[in-house]
Amino acid sequence: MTAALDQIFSALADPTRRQILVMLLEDDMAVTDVAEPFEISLAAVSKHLSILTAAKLIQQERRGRVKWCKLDPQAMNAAWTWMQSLGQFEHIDLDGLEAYLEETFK
Amino acid sequence: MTAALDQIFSALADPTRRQILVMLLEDDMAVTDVAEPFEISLAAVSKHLSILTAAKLIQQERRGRVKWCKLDPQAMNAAWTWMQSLGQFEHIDLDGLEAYLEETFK
DNA sequence: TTAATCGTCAACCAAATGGTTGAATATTAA
DNA sequence: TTAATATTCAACCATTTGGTTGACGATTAA
Repeated sequence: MTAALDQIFSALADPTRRQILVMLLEDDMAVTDVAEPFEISLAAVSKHLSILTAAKLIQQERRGRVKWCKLDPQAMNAAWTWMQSLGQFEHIDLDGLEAYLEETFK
Repeated sequence: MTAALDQIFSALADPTRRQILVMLLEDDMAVTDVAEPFEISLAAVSKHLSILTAAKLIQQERRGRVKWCKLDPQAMNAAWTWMQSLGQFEHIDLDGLEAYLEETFK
């Protein structure tokens, strides 16, 4: 869990990678097309896409010589939930939180 | 906006810093007390707290020789909103959250 | 078959990150 | 006043990160 959060948050910490995710919101894209608006090299974009894939924020599928990139926003659930818990449960003691989780989801 | 998201997400990308935030859910703490459960040096924890402060995830206030650290979860709104815009999160990962909290406080 | 396209790999580089230690600064207690 | 406590600073180190370039394998088009 902790390692997954590490990967997700650090993947999201880079503005190029966040912009890629926003681009993929509209449609699936080939690696070359993802790279087009950026001024960095194709290899650099390819590395960014690997990082996003490792964090499971996108999925990549090769069809022919084209590798398609697809947004997988569900993978953000863990991070989103973690963040939400810090806001929602502020000033509630841990026992209360755990009791709440136990009661509601078990 | 982008720079603020950079700061917030990269602050959250470190497990020590996330654990500190969870600790501060319970109560405000002095720097020395924040550092106590960790095996790294006090100076290292002090740096982590500076990063959290720069990202506005915590506030630090000096009273006498003690510097109190207070969670400021509202600062996560920007990141939280950004993530929410990328997808709908109907499947909240509460089991994962619970596992994380148990691991953190066992 | 040959040439172009798609994408990754490998080696390299500069800068950032997370850690250390020892000294320094404030503040409080004896 | 002196000593202890709380925290940061400065210099340093190893590793990671985000970038480059050129070569390479795979696939499609001419």
